Amino acid sequence: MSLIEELRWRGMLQDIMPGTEEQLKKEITTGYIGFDPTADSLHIGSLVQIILLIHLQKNGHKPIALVGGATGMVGDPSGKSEERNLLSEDVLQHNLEGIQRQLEKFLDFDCGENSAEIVNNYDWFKDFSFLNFIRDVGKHITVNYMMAKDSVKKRLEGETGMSFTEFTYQLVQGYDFYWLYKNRNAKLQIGGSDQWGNIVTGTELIRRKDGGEAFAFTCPLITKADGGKFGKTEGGNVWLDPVRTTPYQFYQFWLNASDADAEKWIRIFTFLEKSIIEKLINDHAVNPSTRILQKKLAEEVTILVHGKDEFEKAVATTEKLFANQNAPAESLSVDDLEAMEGVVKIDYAKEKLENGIDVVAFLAESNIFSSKGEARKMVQGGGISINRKKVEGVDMKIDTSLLLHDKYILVQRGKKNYYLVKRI
RNA sequence: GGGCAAGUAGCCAAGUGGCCAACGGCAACAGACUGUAAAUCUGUCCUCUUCGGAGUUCGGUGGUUCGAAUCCAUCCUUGCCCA
Repeated sequence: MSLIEELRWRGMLQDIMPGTEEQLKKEITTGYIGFDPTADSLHIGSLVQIILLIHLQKNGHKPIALVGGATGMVGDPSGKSEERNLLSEDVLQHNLEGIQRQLEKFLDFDCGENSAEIVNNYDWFKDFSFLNFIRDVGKHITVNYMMAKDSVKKRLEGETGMSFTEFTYQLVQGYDFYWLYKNRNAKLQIGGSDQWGNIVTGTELIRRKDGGEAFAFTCPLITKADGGKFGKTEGGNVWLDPVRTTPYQFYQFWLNASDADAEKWIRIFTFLEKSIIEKLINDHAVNPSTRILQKKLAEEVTILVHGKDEFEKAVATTEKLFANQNAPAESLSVDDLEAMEGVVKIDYAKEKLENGIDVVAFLAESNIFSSKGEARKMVQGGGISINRKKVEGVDMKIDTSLLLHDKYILVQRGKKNYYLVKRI
């Protein structure tokens, strides 16, 4: 199956430039994707782009990951209704390093002709003067052309407007493509569908400036069936960095996918074959309560990002916390509790427990809640359980008699957020 | 430089002198139901609280008034039109 056919059935193909498929069949093609250095870690939104590069490399082509040291300084207006804040150089540098480290885990950088590469567009922009830029690049693209882009049009119609800096963004990104075309023989750019306009500016630049031909395709933006934002949880973004999002939380995110989402996502985020995925979807439909689909999805993605060991720990923790939901907390052994990787662990002074303390004060002081008022509201709303028993009222007292194994208190906020408080 | 319009909580948006911590919607968090789903219904949703309240908000500053998100002045930001 060709790369394009493969991506098509996986639902990862939005727009494609004519001739792209032929080009990929003709020769080993160098393709690239840009990554925005808005944070020092990638999140699962960018995981899609990484997976696209992996697919590219698996098909024998050469992937380049471009980190946007230069473009990150400008800010892409695509999909944004307001002017973006500029990042400082220090922050940018820090972010670039973090992102680079993560990318290195996913691609093969030593496999001969189609070894992956990482480039930073700051390298070819840092000595490019403004005057030279407008002479060499700006001259080839008309303002009329640039204004016709959706990302620009939307902002011109809206009431926020856009600065010249952001307006220029597509030229800057377009030049990336041109530079890689000239210097790395890159003939293909891939991106999210919101990047289509920017990408086309690149191919246009290559054509007008050099008479060359370049290709591109985009991947649809990942959505949730209920219309919510993809990749968000109670705690915010789902990151690839295990410090920001523990492997357990990461695993949980995928496990919690709705049926409709799981069907779509398993095609996109795993490398399982078509027949296997179809069988999983069928099996799942027969007996949805076992959630085969979510489990397989979570397994595959967690292993891809964090490795097998971390995946197994995440499953172990999950089983302890969820498999016997009704089992009393007392049935968990010291080892069970200690081994809960990824659950938030909190130390708490034992003197306070010996004297006994209000639940509300306890929840606030252990930083499970940031204030007593918040904690009180949650308790009143029935959202707090201690050692798997719902806290019935705000007048409950916490003392040493609640300690499991004379050491731990297991607090639940809602059904899924666990905190292990340890007496010290 | 001139004219017009706008700026309200995470977002959208109502309010045009006291009844305003500010209608409504979205998002978010929690409860019920369930499969640790989805859909639905319910509660919470500026901050703190001994749950009685207390404190700080409506672009910034200064003023009028017993009392201002609401009136006046001035400044800032944005959009549209003119030069």
